[in-house]
This record gives sequence, structure tokens and C-alpha cells, in this order.
Amino acid sequence: MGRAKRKAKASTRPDIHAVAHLARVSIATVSRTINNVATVDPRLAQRVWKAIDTLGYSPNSQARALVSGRSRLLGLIISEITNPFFPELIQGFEDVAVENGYEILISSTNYEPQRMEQCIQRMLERKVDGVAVMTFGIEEPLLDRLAQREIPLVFVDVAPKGPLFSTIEVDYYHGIREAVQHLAVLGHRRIGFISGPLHLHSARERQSAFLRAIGEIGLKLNPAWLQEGDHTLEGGISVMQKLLDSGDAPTAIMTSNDMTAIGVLHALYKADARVPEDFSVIGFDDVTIAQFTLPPLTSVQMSRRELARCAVLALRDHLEPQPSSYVPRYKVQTKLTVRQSTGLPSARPFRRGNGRNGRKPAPQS
Amino acid sequence: MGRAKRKAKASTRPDIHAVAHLARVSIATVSRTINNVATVDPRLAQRVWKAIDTLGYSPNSQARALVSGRSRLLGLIISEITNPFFPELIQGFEDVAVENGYEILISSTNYEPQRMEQCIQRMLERKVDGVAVMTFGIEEPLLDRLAQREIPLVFVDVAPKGPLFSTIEVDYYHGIREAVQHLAVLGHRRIGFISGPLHLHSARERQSAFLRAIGEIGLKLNPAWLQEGDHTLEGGISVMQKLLDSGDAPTAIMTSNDMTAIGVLHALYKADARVPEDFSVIGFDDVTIAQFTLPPLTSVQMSRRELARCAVLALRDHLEPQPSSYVPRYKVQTKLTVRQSTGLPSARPFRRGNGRNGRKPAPQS
DNA sequence: AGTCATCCGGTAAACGTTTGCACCGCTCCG
DNA sequence: CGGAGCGGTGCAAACGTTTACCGGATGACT
Repeated sequence: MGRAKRKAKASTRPDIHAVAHLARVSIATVSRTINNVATVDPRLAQRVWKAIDTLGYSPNSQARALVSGRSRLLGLIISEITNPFFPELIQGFEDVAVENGYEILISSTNYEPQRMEQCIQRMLERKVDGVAVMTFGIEEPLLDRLAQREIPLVFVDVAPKGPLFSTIEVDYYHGIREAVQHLAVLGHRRIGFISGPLHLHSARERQSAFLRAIGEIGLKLNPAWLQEGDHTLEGGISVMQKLLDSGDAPTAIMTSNDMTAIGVLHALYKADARVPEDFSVIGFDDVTIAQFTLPPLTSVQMSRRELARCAVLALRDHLEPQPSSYVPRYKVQTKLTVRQSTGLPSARPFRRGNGRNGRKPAPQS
Repeated sequence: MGRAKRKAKASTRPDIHAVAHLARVSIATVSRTINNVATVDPRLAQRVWKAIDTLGYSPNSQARALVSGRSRLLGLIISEITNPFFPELIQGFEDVAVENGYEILISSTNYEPQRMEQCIQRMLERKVDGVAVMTFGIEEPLLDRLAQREIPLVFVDVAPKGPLFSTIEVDYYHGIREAVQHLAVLGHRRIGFISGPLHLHSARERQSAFLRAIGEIGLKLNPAWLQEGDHTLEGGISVMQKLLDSGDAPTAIMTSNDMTAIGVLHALYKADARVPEDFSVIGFDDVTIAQFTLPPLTSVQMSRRELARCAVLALRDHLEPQPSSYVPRYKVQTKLTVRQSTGLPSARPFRRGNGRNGRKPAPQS
């Protein structure tokens, strides 16, 4: 009956041999059963499953990975987890990964391009099967270095060449056009845009989508209404203040991300202006916080769960041959979520401190 | 010269044999060198390091884990990553883990206790060395089942018995007393508290810390000012509305978490009351969003980075014998962060819709 | 009935490390 | 001068899987 030497192993977790022994089959059969590969006699299979169940066996993923060369681990590189843009992305990534039998490994660059190298290094040591790079502002030279690695990589927007690389496209235009249209329908003709730092690919994309939308809808854009921000709260505050000081502020302000929009809200609050009565504000990203601002922020949303899903699927498609009928399509939409920061334009232009709403300026503590 | 069969391995990543061969030593020596275990002749060691460097070798963590039985992987179980409480915790956990040479694996329960089982399952399959359970509202029976596992576990607040378990204590009282004192110094005598759901351990802790602080500072608490919330925005809104409707609202409101406080802010905004002129509001947790509300929220902070650091260290202390001089102390402080939602109490009681600030009610969209 | 193809299950060799054990040469001491 | 002790190194056996390969049984066809 073979294998007499292992017996009464007390407290250690059961291994494949224990299962094989209990089911009176060889370990090969157990392996084939749990991987449902090739054909195993249904009666044997049943014995095996039963044995697995009674022993509470679960395969050792490291041994598996070691011999098969596939770890079923997916890497996710992000900028910084405390940036409210990312948690939802991570959640989506994890959900879809787990759905497909993968575990995930997260690493953050903290916006420092040189840390990307370490992230990749850690991922490689853990032998991930593929990596999704979802960080802001990835640089071209860095891409080339990434290209050396022999694992599938997926990016957003940017499209490096190479058979192991995939790109997820984002249709910024769709949602931004909806936003501009929304404002136009409300009656706004003076619409401003505060962009992100223009060295960022995604910021440029958003800005040009805005310009295109303005053009196609047939509005006129005063160049002074197009300002460059930096995707921070403070940036939003100072740019909005500048617009107010100019004396020729637009009646509606769109921004390249929600942080900037919240900055705008703060600036308006300080200037004693009301939203949406005096100004309409639209953010971008529809970060969780957007629901909680005062007033809740109208924002253009790119589904981060969808983005994450695409990323996982793109990697999976590299790793597991798909049926020929399957046509991958990695593209995510954007769309407008209307909340309470947008409304009809004010009848007469807002003038700072005209006191028409009688509020004293907020006290400085 | 041995090992002639491996040669010209072209594109595969170098393994320990390649290093050994290049350094003209055995693989055992290479292993001992990189783990700096036992004593290796410095000259050999140097040859080894050089070989490692020229080949760009990095050890295969799975093979390592397989034979050593230690994966250098730490599990982290949280409630939900999109809850703004967690990202900072995760960040801290990761930082300290990486500092100590560990990687982390995250899993979320989504507040469903039954999912805890799956989380643990996944962790065990990946053979984590230890797990930190940082989820809200863990149930006693679940703890007992966790106890079956043979890996170190660390918890917050709750203290299961067992040699493999550690607990991190949180000193809620310190920060909450600071908060009450802050309000008292400003002149508030009517201070209310909106608790979390009282079946949660941490919510009870916070409430009793508040009661103790009120007592020790010598204030009187009207029982109507002590309300149970549910840690959600909506809960905060409705409880605050109830307080306003009662006609005997406190002049300052403390809450058991920031979400509730933001709800309070919303309710006050709708009721046309001003913060901090009419009411002072203090949150708990000091979540990132608290900086961005209107006005920025005064809040009691428990350092989540510190909490995370304690968790990692507690696990490490279980896994790696520490020098006897080392005395572990897993306790984290709370403290008050003052922003702009607190100020002097209003001279005369606020009355809804008395129009004294002339604002029209916010339009419903 | 004999031969061949087919199918399924078992045996054993990997995968890349760590580590117990044995060995070798040196030093030190009797 | 010989033996004991020891520091340093190599050999080989694990760790728990997957999978190529082989061999035995079974059914079909001539």
C-alpha cells in the first residue's frame, strides 16, 4: 500500500499526500482533480473531493507557483493610497482579480518616479504574473526600462510598444461634453476650466476634451477663463481667487479633478459667494468625497471599478489564452453625475462683498 | 568543474546556481551569504556579492518560503478600503512592513462577518506569517474560530486569550478629554454627543470616554443630548435634525466619527445655521476629508499610522525573537486637531429660520 | 480471438531554495 | 608529534506541488 512512512502527522496542515492516501489514489490524480485538467474518473474525483473536504486541505500556493512558474499574483502600482482616487480603483482591482483566481500586491510610488524602480523590483521578487501601472505621470524613459521585464504590463492612456503591453483608453470627451452641455442647457455661456498640471498626460487629455466640447457646442471661450491648476486644494483656491479678482469671472467653473473643485468651493465660500446660486462648479473624477461637500459636487465620473476591471482582464488575456471568439476591448467611458453644485446662472454678475446675502466673512481662527 | 549541464541559459532569470557557479562556491555558501547566517569567509562573501550584482540575481521568494516555512507575507484584514478611515492605516502598515522586510496582503470583509472566514482562508492559502485584524465590529464567536489557526493574530481593542494573540490598546480618553476641554474653554456648557452604533466595541469606548470627560471637567449632561448614531452621513443628518427640532439643542456637538460630523454639518447647513458661529462641531478619526469640509473640521485623531506600526511590530515580535532588552508596548494615543468648526458659543440660542443671516434655504434639485 | 488504439492513472523528475550533517584543514594543547 | 576541537564549506535531502512520460486495462475492429 506504499507510503507507510507518513503517519499520524498530528497538528501539521494536510498536504496532497494525505489527501491521496485517504482517497486511495496517487498524488497525481489529486492534482489533476483540483486543477480539473485532463479527465479523471468521476468516481475517483468524488473520492478525492471528499477526502479534501474531510481533511480541510488547501493547496500550498508557493509550491504550486514554484513548479508551475505562475504565482497567480497580480501587481498594482499606484501613486498613493491616501489619494481618494485610488481606493475604489484598488477595490475594483481586487474584486475582479479574486473573481479570476488571482491575489493582488499593491505598491505605491508616492509620486516619486524613482520609486517606481523599487516597486517593480518588489513585484518581481514576489514573482507576480503581471502588473498594472495606474500611477499618474509616468515618464517615457521609465516605460522603456519597464519594457525590459518579461511580464505583461498594462497602462492607462499611454501606449508603449511591445507585445506584452496593453493600454486602457479613457474616453474623456464623452463625460466632459455632457458636463458642458449640462451647463449650456442651464443657460451658462461663460464657462471656465481649471486644468491639471499640463505635463501630465491625463490633464492634457481632459483639457483638450473640454476645448473640443466648447467648440462643438458653439460657445465662446475667453482665454482668461482657461487656467492651469495643479490638482490640489490650494491650487483650486488660488486660481479661483485669481478669477474672482479679475472682475470678469465665468459663471460656471469646470475643473480637471475634484480636489481642485473643492478648492474652488472653498474660495467661493471665503468670498461670500454661493453655490450654485452665484456660481456653478463641476469637478472631475467623482471621488467619494464629492458626495459630502457642501453642496454636494456635480462631477464627471470615470468609473474606477470599470478601469480596474479592464486592467485585470487585460492582464488575464495575456496570461491565459482566451477562446478565439473573445474580442478584448479596453476602453472606459466617462459620464456626468449631477448633484447640487450646478444651477441656473445668476441674473446679475457676482461682485465680491456686495453683501447681498448679508453674510459676514468667515472668521479666521 | 561540475555542473556542466546548465549553460547559456539565455533569457531566464538567474538562479542561485548561476551565482554559485560564477563565484566558484557552492549554492549553500551563496544561501548563507545572502541570509548572513553562520560565518562565511569574507573573501568568498565578496565574490558572492559581486556575482549577485553582475547577474542581477534576486532570490525566488516562493522557493524560499516553501522550504523555510516563512513567507514574509503579512495579512491585513479591514472592513472596506473605500472607507476613508483605512487608506492611511494601510499605508502605515505597508511602510512598516516593508521596512521590516515583509510584503502585505489585504482583504476586506465589507462589514459582513461571514466574509471574514473567506478572508482568513485566502490568507492561509497564501501562507501569510501573521494577520492583523483591523476591521470594525468583530464578533466573539468569530474570534474563537480564528483561534484555531496556528498563526499570530493582532487585534485592536478586543483581547482574545491565546499565546499567539496580541492586542493594541487605544487611549480614547486622552483625545476626547482634550476635545471637551477645548469646548469648555471656549465657553460651551451645553455639549452633545452623537455616538456610533453601540454594539460596536469602539463606539462604546468612545462614548464612555466622553461621559467620563464631561464628568471630570464638571459639566452637566442633559440626557437628550446623548444620541445614538450609526456612523453614516445620513445618520448624522437625521440625529442633528432631531436635536434641532427638540428646541433644546446643545451649542456644541461631538461625534463618534467624522462621517457623522459631516452629516451634522449638512444638517446645520440645511437649517441655515452657521458653523462655528451658531454651533461648534467636533468629529472623531480626523479622516483626510476632515480637512476639506466647509468649514474644515475640528476632530480627534487616533494616528492610524501609529496603529499600523504597532500592528506590524506586534506581529514581528511573535515571528522573530527580540533581544531581551526589548519591551513591547502596543498602545496608541488620541489627540485633538483644532480646525475651524469650533468657536465661541453663540450669545443667544439659535432658532431655525429666524432669518438673522438672511440666507434662503438651499434649493432642492 | 488477436492486435491496435485509446484512455487514465501512477511514477518520478523537476521547480529554487534552506539547512542538517559530514568533512576537511587548521590551531592549540598535551 | 598526535589528537581534539573548531571554523568554514559542500553535499544532499527536504519543502509541496505540477506534469512528461510510461504502462496497464479496456474496447473496437479485422
